[in-house]
Amino acid sequence: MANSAREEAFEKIDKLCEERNLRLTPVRRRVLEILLEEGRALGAYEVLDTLRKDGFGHQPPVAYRALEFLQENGFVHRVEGMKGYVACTSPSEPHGPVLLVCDSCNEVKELRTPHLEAIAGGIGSYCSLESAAEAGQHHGGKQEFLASAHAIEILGCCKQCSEASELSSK
Amino acid sequence: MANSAREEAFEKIDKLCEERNLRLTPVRRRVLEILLEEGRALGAYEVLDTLRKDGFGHQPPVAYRALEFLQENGFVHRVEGMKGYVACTSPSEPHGPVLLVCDSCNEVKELRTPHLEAIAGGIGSYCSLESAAEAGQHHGGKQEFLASAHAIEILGCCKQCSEASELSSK
DNA sequence: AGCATTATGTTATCTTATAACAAAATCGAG
DNA sequence: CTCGATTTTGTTATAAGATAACATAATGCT
Repeated sequence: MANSAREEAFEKIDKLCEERNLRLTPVRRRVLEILLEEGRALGAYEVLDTLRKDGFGHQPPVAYRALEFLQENGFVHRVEGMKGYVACTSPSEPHGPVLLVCDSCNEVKELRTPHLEAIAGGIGSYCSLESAAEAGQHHGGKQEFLASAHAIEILGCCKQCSEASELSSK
Repeated sequence: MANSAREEAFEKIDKLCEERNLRLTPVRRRVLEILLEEGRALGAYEVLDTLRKDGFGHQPPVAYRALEFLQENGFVHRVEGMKGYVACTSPSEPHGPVLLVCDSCNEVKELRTPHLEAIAGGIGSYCSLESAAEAGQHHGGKQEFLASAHAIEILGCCKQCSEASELSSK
């Protein structure tokens, strides 16, 4: 991730933690830092390897707990499709992410534009509100569903990787 | 899953396999059947347990391979959020699903309405085409992304479970 | 200072998934 | 039909991801 964006996100999170009385302890801070530095999805055990080098505890729960804390507070997202974790670049409230995941380099971009927020919100409200009946019609009965969270992951190929593979095939 | 819907899906898949020269072998057929009967996400090892009872091989690869075949052909979807697998109720081409997953009973509904297909498609095209630049603006540079697949999972609570929890709290 | 709460560290174990290879079934050409 | 190639199934073994349970340390509050 670009240095500026990383530092910006870090400052924002620092401030948010203070506001909300969250304890961004050394391990948690370091895990966040690791993910921000990478800008791609890392497995919990990859995070753990780095923690070990920094003298933190190096058993799985150490990493998983820090990741859990960061996730719960919307600073880190789980990337289900790669069993990984990625830093959120526009942290505010805990939120369901819309992630663009590159198959080839694992880089993850999070989309948070008004346009896409609306799409994601649209799906959520669609499920719980006025159009629930329409969904139900496809499954043999009127059906309601109360959405509480979402995970939207778009798999594909980022620009760098597309260009790299074009070059190598020439 | 309702009996009728299950049989309907089964017939459709049978026909699709014939058309496409796919071999819906006994294990594969049985795995599909198991998932259709349940109508909720099952873990690979749950599927395996059932296979064992039916005299099929009972080592993990047996289940994983059948699931892989069914997934590749769009008959089964992976539910990332629960590390599970669910039968597709409207199988046709392989497709990215839009799933409503109930936190409490694990039931999964797949949405396939024109409305939602458009939303999903919209995200896909948004990523790869005209609006890519807009997404890039949020990450410090012009950025394209070629979408090839998506996984959209909405977590929440289905009607039955909402009603059940209302009753028990009274 | 002392108690309650929260966070960290460790051991052990569980669940999910895959690699590698042998045996069997199926397919197609002759 | 029959033989060789291909695909599928079965098995062993192990990798990779995640969590339960409990001891210790740090922190926050009164």
